[in-house]
Amino acid sequence: MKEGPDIAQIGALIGDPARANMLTALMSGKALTATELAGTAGITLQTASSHLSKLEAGGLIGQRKQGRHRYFSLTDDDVGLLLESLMGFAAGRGFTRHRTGPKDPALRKARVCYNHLAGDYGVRMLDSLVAEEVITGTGDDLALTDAGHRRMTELGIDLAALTKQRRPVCRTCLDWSERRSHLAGSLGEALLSMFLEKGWAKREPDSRAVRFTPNGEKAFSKLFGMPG
Amino acid sequence: MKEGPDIAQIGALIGDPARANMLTALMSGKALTATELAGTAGITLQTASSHLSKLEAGGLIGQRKQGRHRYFSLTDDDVGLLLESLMGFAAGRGFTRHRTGPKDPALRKARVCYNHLAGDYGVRMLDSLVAEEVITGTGDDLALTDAGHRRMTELGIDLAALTKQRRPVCRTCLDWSERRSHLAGSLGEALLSMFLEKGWAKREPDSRAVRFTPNGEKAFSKLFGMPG
DNA sequence: TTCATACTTCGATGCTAGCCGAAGCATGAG
DNA sequence: CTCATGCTTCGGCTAGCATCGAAGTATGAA
Repeated sequence: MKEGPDIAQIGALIGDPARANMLTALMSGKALTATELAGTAGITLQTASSHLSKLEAGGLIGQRKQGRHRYFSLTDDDVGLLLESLMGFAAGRGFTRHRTGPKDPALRKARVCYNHLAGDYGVRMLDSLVAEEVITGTGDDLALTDAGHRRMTELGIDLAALTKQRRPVCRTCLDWSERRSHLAGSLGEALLSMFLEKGWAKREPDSRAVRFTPNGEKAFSKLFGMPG
Repeated sequence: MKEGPDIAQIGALIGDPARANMLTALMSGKALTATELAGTAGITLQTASSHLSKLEAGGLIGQRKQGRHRYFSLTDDDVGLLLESLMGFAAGRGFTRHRTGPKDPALRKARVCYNHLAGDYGVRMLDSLVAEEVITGTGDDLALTDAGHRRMTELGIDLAALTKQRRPVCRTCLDWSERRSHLAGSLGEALLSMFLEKGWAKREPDSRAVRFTPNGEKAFSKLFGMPG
């Protein structure tokens, strides 16, 4: 008799182009309204509503009511990680939509992966953190060293708040453009928001791309090794 | 304009129940004929043939002609890793088919993940290899240490042959039952085949389960730490 | 050659699921 | 209250695809 988990249901959920577009849009980490999602998917509001309820029933997304808007977002990191690994696979096999566009180089350099930094910069950051023994571990089981605790606290990151959360502090996420790991988890999220708060980097509107300012580049390089 | 890879096509390929069943069957690592796959999917031969050609066009599987049989198998490790991570996600969300059967405990203990060992035993093996500093690395970038080279050679593993291959020697794979990493890559494959060759373990017929013999348990525990 | 097995291709059928128009709620603004 | 906005629900339409019967191709056995 059939053993193990059922991958067909999830595949089917992701397998529809409209739903896949919505999920990809939500990978920006922003919470989006049904109307916005309908726009990115190129369908009417009614159809989008139907898709969204299916995605919600499947546990891939959740919604927050706020006034007369409903904001949809991915339920948790796991969904983001799964989508990123699917993208990695798809990119490796040449499944691209509309042939790499002009924004592509920017995306490969630095982008948002649900809530943390991905792309060349994301991978370089994790490499540096490991080289400097801020983080150790193998596989998906990463951990902060004592020295790492100090370094992160110096950067103004509230580790106590992060460790209180249920989700892991450090976690790997396979980068689809670099085909190597970058840092996810609550620490990855905290670092990205620090970059944005300090004005080192800004999000491109309507895109997953992250653009570093000249000063931001310098600061980033100083912390995590030389730039390209 | 739409950026990045297209996950919908792959999702759709995996999203059909018949195709998902076939892929799950191929996760056993065995090459199976069209007739066998039709059987496990519960469809006629014609339908199976149509599905198989779609999966092949999508690059998920390949075929080898041998006499009047055609043997189908997953194209490479990447497909196996993707499917395993999908299973992990599905298992975590309660997407199970036919409610965990009697074989489930055996699967969780030790099973084949395409070509390497997974389940409790797989995870314990990687943990031990890292603890004994046979393998180091972070994220998905694992590497054998010098001491590791010696240990593996002592076990009779031809590392020269493994490193000649294009695919990575060491690699992590997220275990769906344990939700932690186990060892994939050509070394992971070599270790599993060593266990089978030495008679330490045997494959259950028509299943992904791997059953260790009493002697095999002892030998495994001696190498990779105590059993449960 | 003749027959059997393994599989593919063709053609027809039937069902599902995506899609949108229209109507129905809910919330907020004036 | 009245109107506008954001979204859901309902109903019907349609396209696509999974499915299978039947016929066709390839390989091997006798």
